[in-house]
Amino acid sequence: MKQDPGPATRGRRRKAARPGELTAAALSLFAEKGYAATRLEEVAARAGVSKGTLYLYFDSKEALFKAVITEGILPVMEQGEATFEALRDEPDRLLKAILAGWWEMIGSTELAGVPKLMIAEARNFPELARFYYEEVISRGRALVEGALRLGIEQGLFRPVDVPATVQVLMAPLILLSIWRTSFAVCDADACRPEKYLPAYFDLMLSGLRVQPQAGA
Amino acid sequence: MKQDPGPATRGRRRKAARPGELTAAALSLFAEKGYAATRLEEVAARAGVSKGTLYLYFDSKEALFKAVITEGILPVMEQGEATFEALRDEPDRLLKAILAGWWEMIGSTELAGVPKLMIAEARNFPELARFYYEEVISRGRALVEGALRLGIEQGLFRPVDVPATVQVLMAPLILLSIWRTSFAVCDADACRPEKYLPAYFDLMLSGLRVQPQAGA
DNA sequence: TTTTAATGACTGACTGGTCAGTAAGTATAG
DNA sequence: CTATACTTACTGACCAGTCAGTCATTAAAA
Repeated sequence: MKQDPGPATRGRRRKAARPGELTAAALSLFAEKGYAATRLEEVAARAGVSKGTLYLYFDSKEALFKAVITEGILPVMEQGEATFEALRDEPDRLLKAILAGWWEMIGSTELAGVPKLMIAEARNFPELARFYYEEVISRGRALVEGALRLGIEQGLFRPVDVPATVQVLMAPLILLSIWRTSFAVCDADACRPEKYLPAYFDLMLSGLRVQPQAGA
Repeated sequence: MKQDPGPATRGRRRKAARPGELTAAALSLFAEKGYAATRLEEVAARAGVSKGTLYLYFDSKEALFKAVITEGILPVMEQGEATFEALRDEPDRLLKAILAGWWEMIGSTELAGVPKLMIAEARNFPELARFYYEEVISRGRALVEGALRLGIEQGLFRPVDVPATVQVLMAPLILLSIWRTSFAVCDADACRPEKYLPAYFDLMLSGLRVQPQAGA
């Protein structure tokens, strides 16, 4: 990774763009190797700068880690909440849109590393874990719960245990996204979402709907 | 001071029992802090010995890690395969027995740390990941696939995409087991399996059965 | 010239791995 | 029973390598 062929190779360059480049590099390395096994020199190299530059933007490895977690996901939550408002009168389409949207914006992207990282490091960063739980997990669950409750009220879905069912619904998506960043080499077949996702929606919506008949 | 020279020794001198004590200590620390962040001195201390003793039984940190992974899970696989043979003429009970058995023997125990560890470290130990994939994941999937196929043949289950559905079926169990070792502090409520598991079986079996109505 | 982005050699703390030494136990002799 | 020589599970101080974090220096930009 050399500097792009801009006019200046040193000195003031791209102060505004640096933090994002660094967090992107850090995310992919943290997701691949884990937090402790990732060297900051490697993060900096992947972002095209030196280690010292990294410390101009982040106070410590832990601060970089927190930035990776919070910056990547929070914008997505807001879009999810907008989707909710747009489709609240068609709960089954809404539910599918939320779940598919999560897959498209997080699960199938580099951001899939964020849930993997939080699971691996929650015990090492309890304060960050609590923040993530409240600002991401709880808000995400509230969206799915809302869709589920609307669907039950309208008689589309069976009257299931809503909070527990929300977790069951999300689990296959989350695990697939993690799986792809871990076992893709061994298990290329299972990591093809074009086969997995239809089977997922089919099984879940069949289990949820009052009427057994449903199209994909 | 004379001590009983019987086979059940006390205090020092427990060559036979040490490896298991060390792998148990290592599993709980690896699962809590991650592989790289776990210090061997702490593993040894938790097992009640010194660091030097650890090296009498394992050649390196990596060798200890491999022992943790392989020793814990392989015995469980064999029991699962025995269950399969015992119930092959009642596919719906068989499926539930396999999934519930996984939960009881792995998901709800300390061994839940093993899948968490393999997911976190697969990219750092590709050779071990391949072994795990072939000896644990593939064999486990084969069991669930077998139960699913038997049920479809007998007309109990809908004709779903079997390999993809197997993954969807396993995912909520695996993710819950991992969740409990990561977010239990933040999310005590979601980690209560007595609420989660019934909702899981209800949703999955409702989605799978040909007839929509069924008791848990 | 002054300011500021960027560098990379350096350091200090930490940890995987080693090994000379300790002591509990055993065997044999006297 | 005592003494002596031997075995071995175990210890912990130590070494060598690694890496997060620092800072004097450099060079482009203003």
